[in-house]
Formats: sequence, structure tokens, C-alpha cells
Amino acid sequence: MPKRVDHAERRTEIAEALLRVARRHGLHAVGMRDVAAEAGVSLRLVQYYFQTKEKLLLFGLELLAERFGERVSARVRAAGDSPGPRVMVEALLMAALPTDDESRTFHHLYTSYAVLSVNDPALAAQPFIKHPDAAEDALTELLRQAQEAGLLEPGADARLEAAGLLAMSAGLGTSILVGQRSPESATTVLDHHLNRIFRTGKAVLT
Amino acid sequence: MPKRVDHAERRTEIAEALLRVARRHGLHAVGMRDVAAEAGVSLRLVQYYFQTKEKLLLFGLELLAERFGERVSARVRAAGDSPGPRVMVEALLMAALPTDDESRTFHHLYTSYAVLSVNDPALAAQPFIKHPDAAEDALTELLRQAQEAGLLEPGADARLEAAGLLAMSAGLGTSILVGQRSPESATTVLDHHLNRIFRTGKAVLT
DNA sequence: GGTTTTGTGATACGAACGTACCACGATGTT
DNA sequence: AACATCGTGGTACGTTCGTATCACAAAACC
Repeated sequence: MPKRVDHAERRTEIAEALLRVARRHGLHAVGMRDVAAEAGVSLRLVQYYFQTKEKLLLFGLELLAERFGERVSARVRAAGDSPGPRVMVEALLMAALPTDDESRTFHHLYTSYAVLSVNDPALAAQPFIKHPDAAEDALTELLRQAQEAGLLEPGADARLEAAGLLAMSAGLGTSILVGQRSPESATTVLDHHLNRIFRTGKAVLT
Repeated sequence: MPKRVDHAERRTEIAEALLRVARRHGLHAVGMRDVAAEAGVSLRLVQYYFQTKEKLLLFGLELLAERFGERVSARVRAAGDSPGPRVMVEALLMAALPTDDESRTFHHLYTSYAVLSVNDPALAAQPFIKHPDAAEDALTELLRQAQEAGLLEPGADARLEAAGLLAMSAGLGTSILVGQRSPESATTVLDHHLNRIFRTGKAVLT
């Protein structure tokens, strides 16, 4: 019964199914048939909307990055009403830590994609440069504002601090993912580091 | 012509072949036949020395971690003759950054294994806890010594700084791996962070 | 010296994978 | 009304994968 259907929407549904099954069994283990079953459609349809598996994976990565970017910026915006810029900085860094299921999924799959991109250049190295760069720019801007407001320690370099903070957050995220570190211990580490960048150490991570 | 052969040695050779082909094509893409060809033996032999693929992968992970641990501690020992403890700290952190082919391979494959371990608990979560913990202990000890020598900024917490530094180093490593950041820029970030932990900023990364 | 163990080769098997092909009803177009 | 296009199903094909099986020669053991 082919009523005219919205391709973009359908592709998104299928890609979401891809991400769900990838979270459950690992990205390396997803097959076209699994995605089809998860999405509740036939294998043929997955082929129809994405011609090849590689295109499906690529679209899945874009969707993943987009969704997570929205999540982070939403949290930062929500923290925008708060007293100091530090709250926004914390919101940005905390949103990236795998503390709940959504961010855990993101970390897991994003890292999976990153690993694949090392040997498969076709698998967009772009997202692994563009998105982190955007995050770094945003965080740098937040820190620069804090610096102009005199909230940072002297000698702080906004761009370098931003890069360091994001790298630390990513590294802590991986530690949490593999079970080496608890989310609480990770936030403690991050908080301690922020305390040495910000002049007033009053704000505390939740 | 079956002369008696050293099993441990043979297993190591095969596992090394596994790591080589994994570096080239990605860990997800290695098959038993690839390993056999790379090692110059028949498929049957790979089966003979490792009964199953999972055991081969597991052994490969152990070998990878062991080799890299030796590399890092060798560099730290080599820096032991130097003036201050900071040189040793830098040696430890720098050895972990994917600046040359060996460390790049390590980062790539270790991350690949970490991703797999999320869904495959059989694939030793152990190494992803034991080895980082050991590194953290070692770095904590180095920082504690520096602290007692009065080389650290006041308010420094050796354990927290160690955890933060290692996380940052790991995160920077991933950035380098995916091509977002150059090794030079990563060392700059790391150096800047060390400068805020150590009192005297005289020592410089090479 | 006969027998058991050990190392090695070749090959077969069943499953799963990505992709291609064929068919067909419903919809839109002229 | 005729026809082209779109969405969908089913299924087949060729490959590759991990593993299992059969066979056999060299060495070790008693």
C-alpha cells in the first residue's frame, strides 16, 4: 500500500533503529537485517532508503552527533540564567560525561565510529574534527567571557584551557565507560580542575 | 616435521601478527585467515595455538598492554636521571600520546578493545581497569614526591591531579588519532596544564 | 620398537552477511 | 484510460567467516 512517504523521516527512523541495536550489541555487530527488524521493516526497505550499509552508517553518525549536539547546547542554554559563567561551563562539560543512558550511548557509539574512521577514511573524518572544534570554540568563548569578568586565575589561556578541559572530559568519559571510574569520581576530578582555573571555587557540581 | 616447539613463543608471534593486521585494517576487520597469512602459518595452526578467536583477541590485548606498559616505564626510568620529578611526569604523559607509530597503534587498538569490551564483558574489562589504575598509582606517587619537595602549587591533590592528567592525556590522544589535533598542539595543552600544577615552569616538553 | 602424543596440512560445513534481482499493487500523471 | 513511477515484499546469490573434521608424519616415551 504505497502511500507517498517522507523519505527524510523514514531514513531517520531507520537510523534510530541502527543506533539502538548498536547500543545493545556494539556497532561492529550490527547487520542490515538487525536494523530492519529493530525498525520493524523489511530488509528490502533498509536497502531502499539507504542503498548501502556504509551510507546507513554514515547517516547514523550524523544523526548521533546532531542529537548530542542539541542535548549539550540545550543544557548550556538552560544554565544561561544562572549566576556565573562557570555554571554554563560545568553544564557543557557535564553533559558530555556518560552519566546517564543517553550520554553513555553517545560516548560508546561515537568512540566506535572514531575507531572505525581510523582505517575507513570514507567514514567521515569530518564529524570527528568539525564537532569537537565547534565545542572547543563554544567553550573557549565561555571562558573568554569569564576571563573578561575577572573570574579566572591569572595566566589562564582560554583556548588552551578549553582544549584541556574537553580532552579531560573525554578521557574521563572513556574511563567511566569501561568501568574504571565512577561518574562521581569523574566529576570530582573535573571540579577540582575547574577550581584551579576559576578564581572563586564556590560553585559545585551537582 | 614436528620438532617440539615453544607454545608461548609461537602464541606471541601469532598475536603479534594479529596486532599488525589490526593496525592496518582495523580490529573489527581481522579474521583468523588474515592472522594466519600475516604470521606465515596455516589457518589450522592459529586454531591450534588459540582454540577460538576470542581467546586470540584476549591474548592480543594482554600483549598490547604489556608491551606498552614496558615502553612507558622504560621512558620514565630513562628520565629518572634528570633534575626534577617533572621530567619524569612529562615522560610518562608524553609516552602515552600517539606521536609515533608505536603509540599510535597502541591508542588505536586499545580504544578498539575498549569499545568491544562494552558489549562483550568476556573480553576482559580487567585490563581496562587494572592498567589505568596502575598508571594512576605511579603518577600519583611521582606527584606526591614532587609535592613533598615543594615543587607543586599549593592546593594540589596528587591523586586528583594524576587522574586528571591521565584523562587529559587520553583525550588528547584520541583527538590526535582522529586528526582533530596535531601532536604539537596536544603537547602544548598538556604543558600548559602542567605549568599550573608545578610551581616552576622552567622544564619544557621536547 | 611399538605406541602414544604433538605439530601440521587440507578441506569441508553451516551460518551470516551485504547486495542484487524479480514481482506487484498502489499512486500519480497525462 | 493508459502508463510510468514509487513503495514494498520475498528471495536468491556469492562471499566470507569461525569452527570442525580427517589425515598423517615426526618425535617422545616405555
